[in-house]
Amino acid sequence: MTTKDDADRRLLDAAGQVFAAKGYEGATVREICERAGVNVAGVNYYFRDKERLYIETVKAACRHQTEQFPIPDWPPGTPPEQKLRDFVRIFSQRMLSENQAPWHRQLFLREMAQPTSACAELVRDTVRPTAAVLGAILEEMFPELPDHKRLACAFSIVGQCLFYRAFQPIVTLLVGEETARTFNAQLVAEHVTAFSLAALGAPPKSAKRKRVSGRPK
Amino acid sequence: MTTKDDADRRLLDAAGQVFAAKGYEGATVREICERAGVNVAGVNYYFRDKERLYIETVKAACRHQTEQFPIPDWPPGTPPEQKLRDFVRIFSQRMLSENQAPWHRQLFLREMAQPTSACAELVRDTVRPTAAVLGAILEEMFPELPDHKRLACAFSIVGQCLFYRAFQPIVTLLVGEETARTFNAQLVAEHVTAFSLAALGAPPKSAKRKRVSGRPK
DNA sequence: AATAGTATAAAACAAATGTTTTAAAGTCAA
DNA sequence: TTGACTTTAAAACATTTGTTTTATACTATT
Repeated sequence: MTTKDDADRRLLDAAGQVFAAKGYEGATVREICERAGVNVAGVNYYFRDKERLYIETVKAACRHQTEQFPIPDWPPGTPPEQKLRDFVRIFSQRMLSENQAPWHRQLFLREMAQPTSACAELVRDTVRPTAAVLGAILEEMFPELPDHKRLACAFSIVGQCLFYRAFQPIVTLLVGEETARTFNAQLVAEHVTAFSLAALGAPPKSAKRKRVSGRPK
Repeated sequence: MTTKDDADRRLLDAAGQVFAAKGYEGATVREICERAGVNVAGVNYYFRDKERLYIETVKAACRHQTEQFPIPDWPPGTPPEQKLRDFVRIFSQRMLSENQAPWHRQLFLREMAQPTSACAELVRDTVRPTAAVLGAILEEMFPELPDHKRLACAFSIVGQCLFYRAFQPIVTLLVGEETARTFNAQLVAEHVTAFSLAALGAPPKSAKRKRVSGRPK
């Protein structure tokens, strides 16, 4: 119960960095231990094996991410548009905010795109609650919309935010590092909110709604 | 110059499957060769080493993907909304169409999210030309819009399409396999087109355009 | 048929990997 | 201090890895 030098923590932190950078297979326990300043046997002593260490790392990353940007408890009567605005901002912050160690997001993303044994817990503890919040907002806004359409709209909203995180390397290669950096949490949140609210503004209640005809150049 | 049993091709195909499923580090040349029915030395004989085989696999996957769903040569005078509709449909097909081996997309995606040495060529040969097409369409639609806003809109459009591919495992875990399967290329294309055209319909020429207020339930 | 070049096969190699073992050092209560 | 316990250190282990070597079969040209 003493403070102990927590080789424990150092290991978890080093593992997060290495796993995020190189993936599960690419990371070696030797590199992790070296970075943590711990003997190779440390991984098997504190955690049971490499896989257990990985799972704990992913869970810690997600916990840290959601705790840093919690979803607010809106007072009753808050207009759903305001809630949506808040949601997009928080979600963008979780994806793009700079003031946290970058490996948290990388690890989260890696697990989302290429699920491993840690994914089920991640969905249960993090993804599903977040999805429920967005679902409730959209249901409040469009109670008559069929479920699958509301679902598609939810995916469109989070898809926009996730894009900048998931494909940040491509964005950087495509538009250059300088321009890519301008797509920070705030700008993305503002754009996604405006874009999505505009899309939802003409309520897509009927499936075959005639789309806006473009103005000739 | 004879037909030869192309262990060459079999190797490339097997490598695609294994690399897509397990990633570069996770894949072993032994499993690849076994699946291809080729001796272990085959990888180093036909390709120089594992890395070269991987790069060739990624390039083949991208080539196959873009060739199967090429972007049409629109006749002059085609309205840009029509072009956008076509673009979203083709892009969705590239991401989600079922009638191609799934490993092409997985490999492409893997490279996008976690770039390796093959990424630069991928961006040059595939991503950049595709991005240029979308950029031209949006420029035709909104010539007065500032570049960075147009860029954000382009990212919003492809971001929606990419979401379903990149996070398909999460979508499946979240809404169940049955519902997840309904988000096929056609449905996604229709939704993304409608969503995006609606978003762009009220032309966001001025940054602070007042948004449509949601109708109270 | 002889031969040169190509393709496949089996075995071997050196390096790296996750894990375990063994031992030493430290910690703290009795 | 003794003794039980936890933590760190070093070495060793058994596999697995990508790659190379060596040898054998095949193919087509002379």
